[in-house]
Amino acid sequence: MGRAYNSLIKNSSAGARHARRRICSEPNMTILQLISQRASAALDAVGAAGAPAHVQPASKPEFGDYQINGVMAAAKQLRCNPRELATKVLAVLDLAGIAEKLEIAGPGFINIHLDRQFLADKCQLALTDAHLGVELPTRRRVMVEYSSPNLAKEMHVGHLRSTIIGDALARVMSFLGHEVVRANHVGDWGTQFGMLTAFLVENHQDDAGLALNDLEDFYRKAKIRFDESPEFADRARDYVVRLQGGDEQVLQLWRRFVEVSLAHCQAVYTTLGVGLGREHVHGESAYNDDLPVVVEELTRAGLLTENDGAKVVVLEEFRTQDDKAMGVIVQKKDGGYLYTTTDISAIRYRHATLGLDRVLYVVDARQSQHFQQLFTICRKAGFAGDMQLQHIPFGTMMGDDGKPFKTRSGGTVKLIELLHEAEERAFALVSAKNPDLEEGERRHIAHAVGIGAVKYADLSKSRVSDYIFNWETMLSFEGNTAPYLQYAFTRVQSVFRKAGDYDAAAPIVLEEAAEKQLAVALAQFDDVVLAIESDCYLHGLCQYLYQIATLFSRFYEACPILKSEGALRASRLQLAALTARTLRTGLDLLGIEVLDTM
RNA sequence: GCACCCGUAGCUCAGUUGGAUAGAGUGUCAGUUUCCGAAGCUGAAGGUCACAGGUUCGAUCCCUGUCGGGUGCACCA
Repeated sequence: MGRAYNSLIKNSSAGARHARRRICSEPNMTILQLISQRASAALDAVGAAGAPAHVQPASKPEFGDYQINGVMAAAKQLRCNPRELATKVLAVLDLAGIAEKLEIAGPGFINIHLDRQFLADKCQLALTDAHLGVELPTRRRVMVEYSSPNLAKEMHVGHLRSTIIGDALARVMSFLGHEVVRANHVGDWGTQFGMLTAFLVENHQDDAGLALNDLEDFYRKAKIRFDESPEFADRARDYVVRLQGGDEQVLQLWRRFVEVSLAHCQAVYTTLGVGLGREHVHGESAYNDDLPVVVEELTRAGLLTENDGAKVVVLEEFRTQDDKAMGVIVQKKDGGYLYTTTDISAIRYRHATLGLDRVLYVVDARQSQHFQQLFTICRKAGFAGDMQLQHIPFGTMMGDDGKPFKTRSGGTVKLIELLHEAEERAFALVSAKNPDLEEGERRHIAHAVGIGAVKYADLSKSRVSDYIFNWETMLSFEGNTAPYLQYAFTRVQSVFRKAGDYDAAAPIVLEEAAEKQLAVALAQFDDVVLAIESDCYLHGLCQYLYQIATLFSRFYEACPILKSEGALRASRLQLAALTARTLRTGLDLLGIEVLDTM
């Protein structure tokens, strides 16, 4: 029945080849990888083999660009003085061509000031590479399961985070060269659909489209009818049986309902600019025929026991209220199946038929226990093989009052209406700032800004915690927001409109502090994106892009570009060009549009 | 009762397998319009990292306990 709770049923809330050669023997290593490798080698050489180097970007500018923190822990293990060990490490540490200055600081930190030519070369390489210099990891088949609404009702704000986070993850995985399979595991099966199809028959059977124009309203009326009329409730139950039994007449009604509901979803996806279409829909109904097979296979694997007529997988790893092994029911005593059964079937399909290497479930944190149980069962039954299964949890979207986001009257907010409000608010802002633009242009900008703001507000916070939804802060042009980043991008574009022709292959020369600081940040793009591949946290990329925008502004204040001449001007334009490409690429990974003017 | 998550500046949030004087934005105050578009930039003030112990050269981070908030826990999804 989809991944979201159904609050009406349950009463809870729900360059350059030469540059490449000069950098190092292994092309395109990230700075972190490169320094870590060299630092580990140095630790090995001084007798601290295997000690982690603990390399990280410097915590403060006065500490240089990167720092090695692992020496102190190694000294502890070797029972020697950390500063003396640091001196020995420094003597053998080979960062030739990478660092221009190394120093020992504090109790035994090694601070690294990167070499300007090294940085310039890395930026130059990024500028000529389609992937901004990111070395692609081994290609894998990665599924991102996200959005997954319940088709019985319209999408509401509860579906927003999964849809936004999942789509960004799919974009990042795809950028990194993986074969990405997007999956929309919609809730299109179950008892509710008996009620809904029965109600459809009673009402506008001839014009389902009209009746289902407002799905929310339709559902509410059906539920009232179900609760008030025992006769209707019986018919609804009969429809469930007929639906699951393959009765063509009921199936036809069901298909009609699903079609209309999916059309509602598609309107949201289109507005949101999310890469989900009909081809990605693989709902719960698709696994229906396999469910008895799942039960058989579990029996064969010796995992199934019967309890009070229900078929149960008992897991010692999970405890009940009275501290007994917890059972997970896969088949009810009336013969019906549960969503765990469907999920098990989906895992079998994804492993055996799709041959995936990794599956990411972008689903509400509240379902974490369900996924732990699901993964445990599949591992024990051998259904997943080596396929990596990961629940990517996220917190709840809250209103200004810190409680789950609702309308003023306490109802659920339709997602499509929220998105339209974002566009309207952005339109008002753009019209106020720039009234001379034609309305069509302002509408276009408002769409990018409004939707971008909603997405960025979500993505820029750590996904695991709840976050507070606030129109004013997300639509502000100041601070760490989408509009600020979009504006920063248009400013760089504006520089190029005035610059005229310039040498796109000109060498980058880093003299001023502001130039170097910007270059260091630009050279970290690969490390930032690769981190997402493993931890699936997107807020690091947001923070990074904001830093790029800020560093560019400082660079722009400190270093004249257009007023400079010759090689200096060309070099600075190169930095501006890489800034623009980094912002555009990064925002694109987040699913946020950039604009040339706004 | 058991399990998981959370508690950091007035507010919204970062803080990497334990590192240096805990950071950013916003708001407040002050300064700044000689290259793009001030929707910018610079600076200041703002902290008992919920609390109490422990581990150690070093703890916002790890361990134990307490308080406070949230979520989940067998025939819904």
